[in-house]
Amino acid sequence: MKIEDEIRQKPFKDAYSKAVVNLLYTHSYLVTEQSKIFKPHDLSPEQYNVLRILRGQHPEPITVSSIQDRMLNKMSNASRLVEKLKIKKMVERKECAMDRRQVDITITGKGLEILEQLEEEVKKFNKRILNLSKSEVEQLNDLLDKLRG
Amino acid sequence: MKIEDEIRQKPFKDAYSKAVVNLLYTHSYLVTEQSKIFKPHDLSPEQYNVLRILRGQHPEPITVSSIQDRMLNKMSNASRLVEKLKIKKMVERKECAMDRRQVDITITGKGLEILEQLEEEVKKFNKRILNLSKSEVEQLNDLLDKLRG
DNA sequence: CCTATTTAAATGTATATACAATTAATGTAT
DNA sequence: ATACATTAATTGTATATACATTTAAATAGG
Repeated sequence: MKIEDEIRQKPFKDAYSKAVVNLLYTHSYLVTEQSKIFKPHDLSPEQYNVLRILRGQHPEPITVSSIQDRMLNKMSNASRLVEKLKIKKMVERKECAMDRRQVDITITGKGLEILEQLEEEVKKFNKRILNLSKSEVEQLNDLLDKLRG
Repeated sequence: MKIEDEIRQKPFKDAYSKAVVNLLYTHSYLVTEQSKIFKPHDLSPEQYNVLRILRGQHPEPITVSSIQDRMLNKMSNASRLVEKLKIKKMVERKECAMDRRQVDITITGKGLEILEQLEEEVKKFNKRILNLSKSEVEQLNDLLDKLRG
């Protein structure tokens, strides 16, 4: 459905302004749906993302600031997200011997297990939630990659 | 830049999963930049959006639940956002005579003035922030409208 | 008319985002 | 070696998001 109808607004004069609103609105749609998959596993979307970052390095650890760098939301707070995951025993924290300011984070067996359980479900979800053909999705990816400059 | 490089991740196997991550990441990029315009006016992006909804009705009032309906983030809390705007004297609240459960919200002169001041700036921002040609932006809008099904 | 249900808004609580400030460790320059 | 700047992580605070609960008013049915 056209964004103007969904938010009951008069047509945009300007395609750029429409695109900004469209991106914000589509994001909300996505995250709302996404949360439904993660909630039964007691994970937020960004917590899931941190686990995936950690799995990408496993069995090597990664520092808090490296996690921050790779997070989807750069302004999010890796330190506190890691703390939440630690409480749930999905990650381990260890002081880095080389540089005692740094903290090495590793995903635990439990963390890997939960990612494993979610793998197929998330993949199906991502396909279902985007009502586009394969070539349209590829087009969208190209546009988004270009958009950010 | 390709999303894989920006978040230092190995290439996605699946275009749909890449698109979901790409949308989340692009949203973060947008909102981070957007906040910089609104901050000097003591507004958050969603508060700005509520003001625009109110201007769309002005001089007619609109109820809190109608605002909620039209908000970009459906799960946000219109009641509390309106309260914040009221403290800043950008909106007025009046009990609805027809139905005392409802509350009529109207944008004030001050609210309109601030929107007026932001108008050109936001329009320029929206164009600058999206590094795409006009036809690419239109393509993006079509894909996003279709994506939500 | 009275009770039950529905609806509108507000409130409570947990998590996340945004950004400033702090603390502790490391690096650098004189 | 000491002082100063930089870096990594944590902590503080305000706002926003997500969702459940509460309160009060309106509506529907007997």
